[in-house]
Amino acid sequence: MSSWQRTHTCGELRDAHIGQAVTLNGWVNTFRAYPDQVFLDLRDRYGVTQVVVEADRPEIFKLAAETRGEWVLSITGRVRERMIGSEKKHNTKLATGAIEVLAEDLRVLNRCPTPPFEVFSVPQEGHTFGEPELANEDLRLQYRYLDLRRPTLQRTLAMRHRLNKVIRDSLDAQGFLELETPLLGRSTPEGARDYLVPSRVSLGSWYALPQSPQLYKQILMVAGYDKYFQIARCLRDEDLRADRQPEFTQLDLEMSFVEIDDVFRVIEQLAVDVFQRCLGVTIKTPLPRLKYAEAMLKYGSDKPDLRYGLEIVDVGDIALQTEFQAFRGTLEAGGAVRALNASGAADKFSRKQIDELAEIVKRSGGKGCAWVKVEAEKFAGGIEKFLTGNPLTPNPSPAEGRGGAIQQQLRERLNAKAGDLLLFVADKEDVVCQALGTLRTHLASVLKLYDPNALDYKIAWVLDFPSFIWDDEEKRWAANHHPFTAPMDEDLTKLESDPGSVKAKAYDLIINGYECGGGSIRIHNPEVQSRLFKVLGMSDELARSRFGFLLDALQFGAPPHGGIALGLDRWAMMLARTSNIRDVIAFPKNQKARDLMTGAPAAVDAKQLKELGL
RNA sequence: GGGGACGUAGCUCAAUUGGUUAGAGCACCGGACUGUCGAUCCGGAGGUUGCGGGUUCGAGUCCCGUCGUCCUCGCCA
Repeated sequence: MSSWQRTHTCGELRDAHIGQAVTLNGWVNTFRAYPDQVFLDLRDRYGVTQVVVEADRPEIFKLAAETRGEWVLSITGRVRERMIGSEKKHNTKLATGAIEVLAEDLRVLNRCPTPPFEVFSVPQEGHTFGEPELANEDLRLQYRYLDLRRPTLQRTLAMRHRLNKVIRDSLDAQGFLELETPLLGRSTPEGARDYLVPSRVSLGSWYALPQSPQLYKQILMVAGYDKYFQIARCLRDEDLRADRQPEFTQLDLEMSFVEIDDVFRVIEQLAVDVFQRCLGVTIKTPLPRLKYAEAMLKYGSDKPDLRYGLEIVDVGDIALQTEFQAFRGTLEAGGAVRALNASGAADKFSRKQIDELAEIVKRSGGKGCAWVKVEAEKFAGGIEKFLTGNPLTPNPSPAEGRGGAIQQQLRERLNAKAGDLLLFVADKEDVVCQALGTLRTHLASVLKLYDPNALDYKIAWVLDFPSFIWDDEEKRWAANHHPFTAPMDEDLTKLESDPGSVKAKAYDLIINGYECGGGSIRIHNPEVQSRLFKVLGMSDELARSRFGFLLDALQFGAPPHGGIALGLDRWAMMLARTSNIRDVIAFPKNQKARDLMTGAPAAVDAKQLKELGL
């Protein structure tokens, strides 16, 4: 008797194999039973192959007729062309559609009960696979091994493998060493909440799982490993989002004797390699650079989606000429009035939909959203009646009538034409940014300003971040990035006198509206580090108690160094074109950080707790 | 911790204003069928409408609570 083990995969056989004896292993994708023959589509991660079992082999025909979806089979038989008489009957929707395997032996390697949801894949045009309607995600997470059989998820995880491989190849070629750092480490008080692990041999003491290998990698620089990287698991006990998991993977990277441009060159080469070798997409370098302040002004976000324009425009100077108190009052109180031109949207949005836009603004902390429709000769609706001249200033263009000049200025500033919808938000500047930024992404999605399925990637650097942000609750300056981020050289003199104006040598990498990486040049000078801690309201003693081991290391000949961490789950999301991080992780946790398959986190034995002194 | 959406057959969904016996497609079971290919056709079985309470002559539908899932704000140096 021949072996049950496969000679070929289910995606492999072509007309060149016709006449060969083969063995296939796989899962029953679909089956079609006739009185005299049974067709079984056998699936593995390479594809689907049709198997025919005919009634003249009664011993296997009976088995084949019993077979159901997701049973695991071994089929031995002969490859033949799909024919009826002398007529070709190829299935052009299937990569293996020119052939089928006529079964001579069939072994059931394992049976399967009716699955809780449908797993099978459906061939579609272009020899790819479609899928049945997806079941609820929590059900799919509970039976993750079934969900993972879906070709889409199998392709995504294969893409993720490729991403890791390209990263290792590219960084190896660029002279980097892949080094590992501990999972059991020391809790450092700033940043996210730690996941804690109790120590059995030191009762009452705790390890913390790493939020990132940040401190270790800086110490590796002190130790002379001048080009380091690691594909590192990071853990943060914070509330989750569609693009956040409690444990996630970063490409962690650090270099010595570098400035910003050196880090950028390495990552740009890496981005080129990743997109070329994972998707065949060519990324042009150097990548565009966007100043933080410019990003906030034009896009209302520090991670703008650059696949579309729809830029925010400041209209404060024009708004000041109106009689509209909502505008004038805000401006006189030091706020801002800015606008978006939703081009061509005037007829697309009902009054109700415009009200929904105002709701979005309110959710972002704004008071609301003013709007006006642009017609050929004039504005209409919304705040049109308020866009008249201020009686205290002479009308610069009497011929156009009161308001004509203001409307003309807005037309020019916003590049408006008939059919456009203008949206205004007046508020404190940070609220205006937040509200219009949210509105911008919403409008782009509704107005279909980009194709979410296209191989369209807009990658850019954001830099010139402020070093500090004022923490209003704690009444102190807080580190915007982390407290080891170097300030810009020219701002060092302002560290104590004007912390709010100090810019950091920090940078983010953004792809299509997602923050996909962030890093900085670090402080390597103990004196600067000490001054920075003081700005943060941290005494030398306090800093020493928290980060003493790093400060010690920096004393012993630390080279200038800097690096970056890339969020690989988000990179995988970009490559797979999904907005759900759980789609790119084999065994993800749900929004409450639970693993619905294993049931973690779960209670443990009292004995275990006792051993740990808990 | 706050806001929002959802929860009906194994799965995806429907069920008019609160009104008869809660329906459909897929899956499942049985039958028919000589080449199907997400086969087709015929038939069958399948329901504590998440759970608990309330209002009502009457609740899938309304109210309160609770559990679960997702999205989001806070949070994530």
